[in-house]
Amino acid sequence: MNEKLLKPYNPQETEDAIYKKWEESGLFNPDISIQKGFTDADAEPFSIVLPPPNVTGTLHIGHASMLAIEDIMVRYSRMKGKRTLWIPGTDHAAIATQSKVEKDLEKSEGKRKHDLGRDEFLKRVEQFAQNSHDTIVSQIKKMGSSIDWSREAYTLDKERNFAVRTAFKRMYDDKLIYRGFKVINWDPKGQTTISDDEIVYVERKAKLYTFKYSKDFPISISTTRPETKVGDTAVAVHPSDERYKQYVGKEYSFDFAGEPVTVKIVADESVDKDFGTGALGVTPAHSLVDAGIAERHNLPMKQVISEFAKMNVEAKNLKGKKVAEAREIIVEWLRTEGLLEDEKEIDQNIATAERTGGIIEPLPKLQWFIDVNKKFTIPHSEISGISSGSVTSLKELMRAAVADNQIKIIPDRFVKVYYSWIDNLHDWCISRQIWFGHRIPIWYRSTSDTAHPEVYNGMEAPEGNGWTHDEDTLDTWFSSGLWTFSTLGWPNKTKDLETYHPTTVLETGYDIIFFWVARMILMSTYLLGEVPFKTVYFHGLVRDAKGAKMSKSLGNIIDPLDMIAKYGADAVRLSLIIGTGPGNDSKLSEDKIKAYKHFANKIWNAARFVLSMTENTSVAEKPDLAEKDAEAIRVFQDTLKDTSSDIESYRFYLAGEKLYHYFWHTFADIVLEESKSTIYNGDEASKKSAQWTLLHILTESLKALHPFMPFVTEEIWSMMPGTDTLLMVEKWPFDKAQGEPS
RNA sequence: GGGCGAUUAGCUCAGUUGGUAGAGCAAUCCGUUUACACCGGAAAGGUCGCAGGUUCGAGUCCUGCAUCGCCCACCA
Repeated sequence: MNEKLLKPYNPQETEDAIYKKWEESGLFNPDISIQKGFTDADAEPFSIVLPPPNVTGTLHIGHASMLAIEDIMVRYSRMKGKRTLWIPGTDHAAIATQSKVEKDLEKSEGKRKHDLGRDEFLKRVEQFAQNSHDTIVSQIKKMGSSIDWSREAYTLDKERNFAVRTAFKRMYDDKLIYRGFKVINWDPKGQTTISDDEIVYVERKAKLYTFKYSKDFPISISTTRPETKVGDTAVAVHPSDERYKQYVGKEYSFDFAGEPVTVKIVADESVDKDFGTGALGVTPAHSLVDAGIAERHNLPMKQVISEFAKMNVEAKNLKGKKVAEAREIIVEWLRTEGLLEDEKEIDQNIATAERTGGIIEPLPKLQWFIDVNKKFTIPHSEISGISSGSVTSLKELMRAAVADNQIKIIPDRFVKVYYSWIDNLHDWCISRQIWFGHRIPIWYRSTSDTAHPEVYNGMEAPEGNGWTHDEDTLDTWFSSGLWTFSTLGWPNKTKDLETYHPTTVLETGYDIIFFWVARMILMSTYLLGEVPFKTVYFHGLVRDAKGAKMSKSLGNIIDPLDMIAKYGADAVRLSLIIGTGPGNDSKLSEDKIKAYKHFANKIWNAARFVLSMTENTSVAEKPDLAEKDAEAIRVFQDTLKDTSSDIESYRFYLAGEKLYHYFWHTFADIVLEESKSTIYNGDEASKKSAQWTLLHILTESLKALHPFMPFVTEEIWSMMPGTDTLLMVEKWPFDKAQGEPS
């Protein structure tokens, strides 16, 4: 017997060596697996992309959980003989990464990005991204992920940039991408636009002021932002509101805190008669709602707040003041003028930027958008409900893709969430005023009409002089939206693309259903005419033992690397799987991880015992079995049958628990204990039967446990008699088609 | 305002199509004779949030309510 087995299991001495063995075998790559004869060349494909971690730092326990779940699916599929491909990669995460580097730069050198200039700053970001990337890769390996490194991708590498430019051009040519002067979400802190989905609402106390613009003005209005009122161009009332009917259509001009203001009274259905005074001061430039009213009534738009969240007006007392200061000044002015009628404290949802925390300042800007409602002709479609050559829209495509279970979502309650998002979906603002990211493939050249320069879109810069490249970059989710097929070589018609797309399953957190999952569906259905994946499996958040979100400030972070160092990756994996259903948050404590370390050791010890008791036994030579042993095997087979169907139905938490329970409390505590007396005292035939049974169940258990605990099972496998190949490419021990263990 | 989820043993959670409640951890007791103390055995622990209803039978289905949590929404 191997001497290593005589000591307790030591994951630290084992795991790196095992991973190296796997990598060197090349068998994470399905092409090599076929070459070496472990996979049939025409076997059913199974493919999955790794949700690319952001290169903003290191992996957290949530990533570890994701890797564990995905690796279980991947290893199971591989053992089932499928052409199994798992593609790794990282995400440049434009805003997140850039703002991280900006912070570091400010902290360490006291510099801003403009002190360095675009090129120099980008070099710094890329250096940072490279370091993060290297850390992330080593962490993914530590978890035991059987992922094909030969196909690794990055959302900002050359191939993906080519895909991005191709996608942009297709959409531009179809007029789905357009440039428009619209009220957008401006993040004054990050100095960029952001999309609706990047807004986080924070509840705060705010003061609701009720006042009149001037003594002669007939209607009182309420607002929490008096400073924006210098930009009002209308007051909107409900058409059926008898109180104000007589004023509709009239126009009033007055001086408001030193600024000349003209408002028109308009009637609009969207106004709530019962809120406040039932009259709404319309500020078209600084509110998305008001911009809508302004559009309906053809009202002028007056920008009064700058990109730095400062007042941009002529009035001397306000000009250049921060919005908060301007608010005070105006409230004070209203008070002295006797115009303020009421102020009361209310709860308000304030919009902040997800990445920088800056308070969103809606303002009008010329930006690039994707039109989600515009009709176009789709040349090719395999989406049911959308035929090739038909006229459709991106919204319709996104809806159709999830209808009829073409994309199955687990748990299915997220289907509703997805649809309601689509129902409320506005055009997607895709341009960002940051430096790190895919540069927008648009060039401008001035013409005699200064307001309308010549615009060019192409794969490369246009010929001729005088062209300037658009300064902006694309929303990071534009490139991640292409991920399922840009990683497979698209827009080239590669064999990978043909074989592995649509991908079999997408496994990711429910928190990025809109950001990422929906955008992948948009891009894939539009560009390929097919769904990006057949199944979406949403995992939940990993919380601490008390159910609190893990965060640096709370100091309750469980670092997966620390845990792996302490308890081994197998234990970490199992602790993240068991008790964790799809779509539900789970709680993790160090005790739980410890418990599964004990399990790894239990397997180890059971293997030692079985091997020491069965030295002349071969699984290939099955003796006549005693009834007791036959029954033990039947029980084991039932377990395999159950766990197989659990895995196929994405119930990994059940499969893991059943295997754990079977191995420990049935195999080790009962089968193995009872075999002792037979082997020590029984007759030759019953001894042989018991020995064979032990070795058989151990052998098959290692296979079944392998997707969950790849390291310890592979290590024991290497010590089993007559095994010269890797456990990771052994056949899964239960075959549904035959209805019995294979 | 709309939607969703959770509520089962002290803690964490199972309970897949309705058939007399389960596991792990913790706590209690016993045990170290030849795989493992990172162990084994035993016992203990729940009116399955509340109130109705459907059913021969409900933790499981329906209705209402409560508490906690999450998501969405342009109520100024």
